[in-house]
Amino acid sequence: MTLRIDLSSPVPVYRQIVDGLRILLVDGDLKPGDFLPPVRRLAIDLGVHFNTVAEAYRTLAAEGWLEIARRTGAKVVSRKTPRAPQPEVSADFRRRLREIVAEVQARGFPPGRIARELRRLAELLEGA
Amino acid sequence: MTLRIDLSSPVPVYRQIVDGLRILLVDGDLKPGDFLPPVRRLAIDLGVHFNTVAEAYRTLAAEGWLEIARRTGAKVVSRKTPRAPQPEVSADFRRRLREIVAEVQARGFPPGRIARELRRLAELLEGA
DNA sequence: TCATATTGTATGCTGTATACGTACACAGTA
DNA sequence: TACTGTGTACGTATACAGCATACAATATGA
Repeated sequence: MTLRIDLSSPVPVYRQIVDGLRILLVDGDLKPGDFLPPVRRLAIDLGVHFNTVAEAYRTLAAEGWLEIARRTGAKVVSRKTPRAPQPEVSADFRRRLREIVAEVQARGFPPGRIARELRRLAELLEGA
Repeated sequence: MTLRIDLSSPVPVYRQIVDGLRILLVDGDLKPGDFLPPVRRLAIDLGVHFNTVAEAYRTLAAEGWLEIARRTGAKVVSRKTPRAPQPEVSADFRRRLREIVAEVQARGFPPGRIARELRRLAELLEGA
């Protein structure tokens, strides 16, 4: 469970957990049938309260990634990706992309290297 | 002042303003010597309280983009981009990139179109 | 069968931060 | 000097994140 959270970030911990796990789910590193660690276990690993982890699990369950049951835990299930209205998703994606790019530019990361990272990820996506 | 905010977003309004303005600053759409609108004016345009806009201006001033003075308002100044430790910026950038990509994938945006957006932005960066 | 351990859930508390209301301070200008 | 237009300061209400604690459900083994 390679997952790291930043307690000093303004992004709430439970959402950091959601974001991190969603990457693993989308990439197939967590497949249907797999089980996530119990909330108390992951909470200790991350250094947070188990209710915080539970909240993250519930969020992912609401997105359709998990089925949660007592005593059994959180199981990854097969999920049909929804068909969201694409213009909205596209516009939102573009905007958030520019936001974080502008931020790292402001922090001194050279445009050439940003472009390289973007292309690297693009290739990774098409390879998969 | 093409700037839009989403009151229903979990991202605080003042940070949405900062993010939006930072894009304009990084892209050079706002140049040194330009003036931002008075806080009350922009606040009305966005439908928020002027103190919220003022907080955003102060944040950008702290980043070195603006000089704020009473009666004169917020002026864009020339800014030396800092030299942040690049491994950290790079790792952070990569992670956040994957987070938002995973999110739009989960929302049903096809990988091919994501890759296209990434490449488009990469070219835009190198063109500039 | 039933006790128990292991899992998630529910509820309430506290601290922090966002957004706002209102009063203030400052600086140009008539 | 008075006034107007600008940002600032400070208090308040609210929401929410994170935690503590008690509870509920269920698989397992004696």
